[in-house]
Amino acid sequence: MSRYNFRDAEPKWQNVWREREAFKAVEDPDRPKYYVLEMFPYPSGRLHVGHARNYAIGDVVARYKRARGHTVLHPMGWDAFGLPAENAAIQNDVHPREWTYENIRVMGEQLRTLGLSYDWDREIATCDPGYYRHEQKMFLDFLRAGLAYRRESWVNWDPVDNTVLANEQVIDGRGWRTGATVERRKLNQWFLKITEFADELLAALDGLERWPERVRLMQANWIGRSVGARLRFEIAGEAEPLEVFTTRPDTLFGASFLAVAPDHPLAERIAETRADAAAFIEECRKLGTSEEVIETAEKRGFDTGLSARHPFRDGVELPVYIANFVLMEYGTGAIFGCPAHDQRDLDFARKYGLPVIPVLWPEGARALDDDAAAALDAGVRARFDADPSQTIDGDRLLHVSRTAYVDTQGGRHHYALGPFTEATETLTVEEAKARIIAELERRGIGEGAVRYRLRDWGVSRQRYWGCPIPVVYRVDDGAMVPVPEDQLPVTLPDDIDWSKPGNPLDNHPTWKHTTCPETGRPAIRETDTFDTFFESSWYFLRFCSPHSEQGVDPAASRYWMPVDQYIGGIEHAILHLLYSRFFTRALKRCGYETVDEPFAGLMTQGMVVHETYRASDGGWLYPEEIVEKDGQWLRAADGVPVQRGRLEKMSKSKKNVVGLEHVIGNYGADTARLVLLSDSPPERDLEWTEAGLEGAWRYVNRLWRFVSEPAFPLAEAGSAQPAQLSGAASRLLGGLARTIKGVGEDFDGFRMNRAVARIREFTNQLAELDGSGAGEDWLVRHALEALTVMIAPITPHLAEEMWQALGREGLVIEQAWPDYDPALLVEDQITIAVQVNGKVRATIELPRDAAKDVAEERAMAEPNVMRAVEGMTVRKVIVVPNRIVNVVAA
RNA sequence: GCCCGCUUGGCGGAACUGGUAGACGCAACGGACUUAAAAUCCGUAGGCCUCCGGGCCGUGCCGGUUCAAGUCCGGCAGCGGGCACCA
Repeated sequence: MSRYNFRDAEPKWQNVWREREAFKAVEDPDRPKYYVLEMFPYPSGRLHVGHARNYAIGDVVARYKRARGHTVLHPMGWDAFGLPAENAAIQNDVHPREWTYENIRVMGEQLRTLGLSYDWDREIATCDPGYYRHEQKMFLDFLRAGLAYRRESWVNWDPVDNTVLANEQVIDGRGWRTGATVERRKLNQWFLKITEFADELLAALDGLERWPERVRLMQANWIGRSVGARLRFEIAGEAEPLEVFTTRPDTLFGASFLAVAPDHPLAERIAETRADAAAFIEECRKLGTSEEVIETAEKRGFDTGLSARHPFRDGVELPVYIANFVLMEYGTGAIFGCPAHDQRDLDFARKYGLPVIPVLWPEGARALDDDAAAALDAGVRARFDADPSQTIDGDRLLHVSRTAYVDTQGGRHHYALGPFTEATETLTVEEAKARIIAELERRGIGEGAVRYRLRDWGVSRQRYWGCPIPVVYRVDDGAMVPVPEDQLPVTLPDDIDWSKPGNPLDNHPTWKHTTCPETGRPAIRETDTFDTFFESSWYFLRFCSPHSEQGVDPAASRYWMPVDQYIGGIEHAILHLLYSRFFTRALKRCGYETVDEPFAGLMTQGMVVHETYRASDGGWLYPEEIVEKDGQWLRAADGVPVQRGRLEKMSKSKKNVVGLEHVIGNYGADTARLVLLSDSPPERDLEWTEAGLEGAWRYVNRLWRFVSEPAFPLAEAGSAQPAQLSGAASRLLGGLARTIKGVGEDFDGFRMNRAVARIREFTNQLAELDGSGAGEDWLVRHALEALTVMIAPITPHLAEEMWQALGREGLVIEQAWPDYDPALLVEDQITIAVQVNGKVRATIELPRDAAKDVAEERAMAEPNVMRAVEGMTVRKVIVVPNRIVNVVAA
């Protein structure tokens, strides 16, 4: 029995495809275009099966769309700037460029062995000056259009290394290399005005119908448009009132304190004269810059001793705190706290002994015997039983008063808003907000306001391995001067001394010293580089015309954009996708030929996870170092038992990676692709196991045997359907039609696992034929040819080999998707279930679309149904044609 | 802490707009072939009970809507993704 020889077949067909330029993207007016894009990788070293899953999914789409008659653009490139290259430079004394290009070479070779249908002529690497010179020009355009500006902003600072740290380099508040306590520092940095597009980016989410709902939701929440109010509190002894922003003006009557951010001007002014305030602010600055750290830290405040007058409650004074959880970037950097209706405020109030004043509770909560109370869900009601006016249980805020409940329910509430409500009146949250805002406006101390959570995009990075920011600063007057376009690109110097801490460009002896392009007088280059999200925000435009003199070639962009299907990890749901959406719009405003929305369709695939293994000394072990013996996991080298850990995302640090070369070397690319596509639905996580690989390998061989050693001789290639078909053969012809239809729908809907299951199911049926019936030799040939074309997007090399073995001319990749006669889809006999009171008691066979009374009669005649209803009265019989019969009896 | 998901046999998963839960596969078990093994082929298979007709239970947990709930609604738990300088 011959086994499928992938070692010869895979390189052979890869060569054939390359020689024929089979995947060259061509602008063809006669065919619909289709642009498939997988998120390009960071060249980190080697590809693992996690990468491969992303590309395999995209390749199925690309090959399927090609078979469906589209002209396809399917490119690949490298997101080549980034921090790991610098880390490698520091640790291994290798230049980031060398390290990066070596990784690109290795990973590119690995990619080629997967047989992916890329147009390799369009390969780009973002660290190539030929790429980034265009983004330097884009930046100059943004500058001209007022979409880029400079201001001071906070960074994580390592005081020992004198360097800026990325959030991921801050571990428990300490620098990852030095262990020093991280501080916050203010630096002058470049920003892009993404906030100017906040409304547009939010509104356009509705039109992104082929995006997952959850990604749209996450983006909407990230933009975080909230309608609330700005209001000004008078502070005793202060000339200026303190302005706060709130999304919940309806809780103003429950206010019991005010708090400002540690970097709020008021806080900074107090710190000038009070050492304890300064010390508190200093403490806050040691927290670092990430929102996660700030929000999970213990809520702490510093009582400034100032007090603010409550605008509506006479004689009520609110203490003013400096608090570590108030963010200067959001709203006005100052808040009022209403502990009764916000958990964080409640925590703070309990800690500092501040009053907790409930001002709203749901309708019905006051009179629990009412019918209204019955409408409350049971969980809420139970909590209100004790005291209807209570909204707080010790230190825990009852969920009924949380924003989420109030807003999603849209329900009515009792409010205690002093003179503005009657005790018996109920209001929605929106009505109560409007009432308070009207009163603020009437008194001239506040007004309705819209705020966004979204902040402008800080693009400056104090690093070497990134795209230089093309501006200089004149030495004599400090003026910022853009580098003229004809002097682009500003390139990176090669000779870098990695032994010195800090920004290598800043440390370089000569690079930053230049002259002002306007005056010719001495100037200093900007030594920061761009955030690497900058490169990935427009690469999809560059792929349309990677060799064009213009960064974005108008004709090519017009033809190919938008990306019809974008595929990548859910971890990019917010930042990369939002930045790209913004960038495309910003470019358009600057006159570039782009669409509004770069990605018409988005699919977010799950991660590939694998077990982790740890030796007794705590060190991680690679899967290939492990053997299983009698249910025990042992280190292969010495037979010492190891600890099996949980499934985790494949990562180098935990060593739970499975390298591609291992898989492809032992089983071939097609088997690997089959595993990656068939074991889990693409959007879910996939557990990589050796057993899964074995199963896929068996199926690859099974398919191969079908054509190389058929159970009986097949009809001649190209022979016509015989007039006579055996019963089995004609049933299978119907099965094939349903398979073709189903697989197509599955591919369209990214259900690759379901498509494979369908194909396998059909193969199982096909294998039952023994060739004795009329026309079966023709049917099997016909079915195998169709199967070959259908499986080709998943296992393309195998499909070519099968096509050839079936004696067909040409290549599978040139074949159109198989056709079928729609009349074959319908089945004449249908099996439906008969239930008694919702429990299945029998199944009956009925002709399709049988009349209801026929179905009922047949159902009632079933012995098991008769037994089940014995002694009961049949109340009603529900018949859903072609679906179910349910007998309701009591 | 905040935002967003996910949870179905021993395992991965299937189940269209609520209508026979467990398709397809992995692992397992029994059998055929073989000197033997591998490979291959055939068969069994959610759990419990059974007088072998069938019955009861079952989609993370609690509650609700419905003739009917894995699917819809409310609550809870566990696990995961993101949180703006990882990419």
